[in-house]
Amino acid sequence: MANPKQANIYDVARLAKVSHQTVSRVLNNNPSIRPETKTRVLKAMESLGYRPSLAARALASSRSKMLGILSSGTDFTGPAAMVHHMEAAARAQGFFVVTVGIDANDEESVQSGIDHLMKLGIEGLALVTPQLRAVEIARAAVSGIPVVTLDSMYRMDELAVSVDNFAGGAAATQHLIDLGHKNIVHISGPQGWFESTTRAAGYTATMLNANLTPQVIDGDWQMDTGYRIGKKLDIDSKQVTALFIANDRMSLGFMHAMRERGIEVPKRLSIVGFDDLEETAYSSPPLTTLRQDFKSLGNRAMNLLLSEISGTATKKLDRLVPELIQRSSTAAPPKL
Amino acid sequence: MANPKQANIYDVARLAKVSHQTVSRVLNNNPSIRPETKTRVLKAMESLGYRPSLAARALASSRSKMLGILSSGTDFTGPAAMVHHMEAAARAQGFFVVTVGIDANDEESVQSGIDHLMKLGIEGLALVTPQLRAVEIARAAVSGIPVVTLDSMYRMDELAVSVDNFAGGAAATQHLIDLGHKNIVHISGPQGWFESTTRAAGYTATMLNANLTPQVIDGDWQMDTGYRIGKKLDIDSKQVTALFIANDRMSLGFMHAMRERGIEVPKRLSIVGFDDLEETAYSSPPLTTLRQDFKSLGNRAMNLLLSEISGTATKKLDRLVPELIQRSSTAAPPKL
DNA sequence: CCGCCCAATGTGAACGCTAACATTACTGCT
DNA sequence: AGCAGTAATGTTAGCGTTCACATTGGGCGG
Repeated sequence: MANPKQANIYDVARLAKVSHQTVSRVLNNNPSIRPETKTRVLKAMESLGYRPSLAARALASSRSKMLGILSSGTDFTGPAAMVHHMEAAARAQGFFVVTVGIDANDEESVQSGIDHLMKLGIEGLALVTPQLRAVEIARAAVSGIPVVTLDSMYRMDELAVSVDNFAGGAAATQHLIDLGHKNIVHISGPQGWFESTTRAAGYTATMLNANLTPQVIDGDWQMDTGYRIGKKLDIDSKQVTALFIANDRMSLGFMHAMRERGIEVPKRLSIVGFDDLEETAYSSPPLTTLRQDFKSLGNRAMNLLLSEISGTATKKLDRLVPELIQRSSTAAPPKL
Repeated sequence: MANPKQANIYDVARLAKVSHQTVSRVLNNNPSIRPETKTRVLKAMESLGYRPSLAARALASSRSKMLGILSSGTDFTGPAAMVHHMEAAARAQGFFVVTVGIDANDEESVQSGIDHLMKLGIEGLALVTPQLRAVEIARAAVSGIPVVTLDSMYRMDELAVSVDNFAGGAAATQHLIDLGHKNIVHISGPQGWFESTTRAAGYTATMLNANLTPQVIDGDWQMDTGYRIGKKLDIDSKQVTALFIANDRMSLGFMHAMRERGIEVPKRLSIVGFDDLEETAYSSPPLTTLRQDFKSLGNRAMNLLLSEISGTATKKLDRLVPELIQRSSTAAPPKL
């Protein structure tokens, strides 16, 4: 079974009675090859258990078939799902994906992650790092290959796939306004994250547009932070009746605090989250939230990148609008 | 800034006035090189912006510095965390990790994932696929390189890192018994998963050992399944006072059902989960569960694999015992 | 029936590195 | 002084592809 040594194209060529170059042509689907010889070569490959050497091909052609993904927060559901689907999309086209997890707040870590990937000779890079600073560093450190950004800031001349966080923030806020709420507080994500600022902007714009006063509390995506803010938020004297919280994790933590304080959701307080984590459908009460389609996001990003690599690129930017999932954490405001 | 062409070792050699082989020696930290020449070479590299070509090195040395991870369920927290930490550990030693996500129930998918990795010429493979069948297929399809299994079945002659699920199941069950429960039901994971059967076995053994009757309901890890089982479980006529549920997701779904049915946890019913997902600390009530240290698991697995590759392997099996995290979903049984 | 062109295939070199062996220049020993 | 032995470096030959160009053999117009 196990041959003494892996066959190379010369072995195949000899067996098929052709030159090594003809074998190479078969390998690369060169059109100017007679079908008859092609099958002969294919048969020879088969019988020798031939496997082309990626390393040799990369060396000779200087195309490595390698892509890099730089990802922070690999342990969050969203990024993980995106990375997963990107890998699948790349593999479908014969590319290999090396994912490097980084701590996006540590510039050193970003830099060394990029270096690692550049050593490899990747042909394209995807950034699943919503932190603005990390994206800047990455874009600066890389040259000569296409870079696609997922769900982060973008410029018109760069590849990007993005959820329309502004529209999402606006939709969440509008939903609460439509229910009759006036005193709506926003708990944002951390500073320096693109999603944070854009969701908050959507919220603010919508509030102002309805002649209401925006009130933003800084958060950081963490469940625990939602909980702590929930524990001490002054709801009564400020007559707050609703919150738009920038992600589901914080929302879950916040609702836990409400439960402990005996504040009923949605009777006393309406809450809208963002992300549609699986568990939010099972929280108490089930959370109204905005759904992002991570699968589609990942697929589109990868296809953008691959088409840029192959030179068939047609557009630079792809944008998805999140969908409002209405559950039972939102209702009309109480009479105060 | 951007040089017309990437420098190679000959360019470096010329500049440093040595032979290309000396450059190669510097690259590989060969001890028999004078410190003086070494610095000279390094300086030359620096000034040329030299980057070694992985492809060429791989071709010449037939060592690719590539590792593969075959992972199912990349969107679950546990596997994602393990993969993340494995990547970090590998990178620290200069290895590149290509992660391939598969559908472990689809043999075709497993096979093609492996093929993909083998094409690459990986030097080692890690299986983060707890489904028994997938591991079998993978082990069969790979030859000549070390394979490490995470958290799945293992044989003495193969590399594996595993959580002691039996001990975990036993600990969960014993905890409930110690509280005074007698009628303890287990909701298991799906058939064909190693974790399922082992946790269930730990439960069963502990029950029998205490002269109690084990009762197992088949689950499948899904939150929704926990919910549905919770909705229709006959608790009263069977006088069930406690459940050990094989993972946290199902536990969360189950507790949601209890809330809807007005059954109080832990007053009427105690529940122990497994995994210690972050959100279980914020569920209502916070869940007593067993914690697995995914970071440590990932690190140990990778180190096992790397030491096997470098021939310095010392042991084959590494085992971690999960820790019981006691929160408020468990209490003494009610008087019935 | 000659020469031209194109389709199909072959030839040699290059890609950038490591492996194996060869060479040099000291050191120290007799 | 002469020679072995060793530390430091050099030389040559692959590794398995692709690339650029060379060669072959019909088919066809004149």
